[in-house]
Amino acid sequence: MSANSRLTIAAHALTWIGLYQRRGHEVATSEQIATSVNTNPVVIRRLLAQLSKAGLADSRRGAGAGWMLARDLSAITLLDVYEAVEPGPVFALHRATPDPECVVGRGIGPALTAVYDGVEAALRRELAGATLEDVLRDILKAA
Amino acid sequence: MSANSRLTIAAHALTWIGLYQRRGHEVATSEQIATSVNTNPVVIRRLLAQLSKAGLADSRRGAGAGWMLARDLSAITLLDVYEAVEPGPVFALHRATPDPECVVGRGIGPALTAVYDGVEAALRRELAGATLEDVLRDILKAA
DNA sequence: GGCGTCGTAACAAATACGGTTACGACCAGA
DNA sequence: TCTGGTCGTAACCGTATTTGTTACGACGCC
Repeated sequence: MSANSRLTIAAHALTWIGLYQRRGHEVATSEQIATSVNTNPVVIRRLLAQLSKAGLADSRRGAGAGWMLARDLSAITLLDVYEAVEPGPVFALHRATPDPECVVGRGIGPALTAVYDGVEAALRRELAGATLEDVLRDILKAA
Repeated sequence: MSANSRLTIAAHALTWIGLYQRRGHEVATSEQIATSVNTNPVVIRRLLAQLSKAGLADSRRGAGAGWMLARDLSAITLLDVYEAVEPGPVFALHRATPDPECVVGRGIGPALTAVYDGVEAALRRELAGATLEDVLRDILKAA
């Protein structure tokens, strides 16, 4: 699978902001977050821009600028983050449409779509069951 | 998501072989299957080679060569096919290891892994619930 | 007005995926 | 024994995706 790390990085960034704010700070800069994630600040800004569109984060510009949560960590599930940063489905159908002269070629798409829809639903249920608050609790417990 | 179509193509190929055999033929060639899938025979041979290693299909060489199922369609689940053709997990962790000086950087990996494991388990349960026999039944019902 | 940060475009490197060509291995049948 | 059809696999290409990087204008507090 061509698995990417966007969900991981986005969850990391939001959790980091949440903890930082709980420690009394107003906003977090993309540079600070990038240091914890160990990547480039632009990567963080790109992801946070998507999370901002989804209503999970907000930014402040000008001097003393940075990022803050739009909702509390307990009100953000991993499903919210997933939907904000992952556009497509988990499984793809055929790249080129199969032979329409063939029974299997005609019917396999709809048949698999039914199963794939169930898979996506199950995946979403799992992700919806974990909030970033849960994730942060896990982190602090292990520390 | 960088979703690929290997599960779809592999399920298509096996289902096609199954139906072909039920119609009285001994073996199916990669060329016949490729026609139904609308791709190159080598793509089919590559996938069937993996399915053969996983014990789902068998090949016969020489003249009158081709492919046959190693088990009945009713004894092959989509999970079997998935495990045969998809090596990696659905979600990836960080590409570069996060800052070990940071609480979040240290703990986010294990915390997310726990959730991701649950997601993979749910995904597998769903795929295990559908056999290729089910898929073929769907196809023939819709035809 | 200056400084620090966001927002975003542009580009590069690495990887993944699917398609294609090529060719030796293999084996039933003539 | 030869022949023809198919497998098995390597090699390569084009495209797309992902991530990292540089660059620069926009913005707003001091």
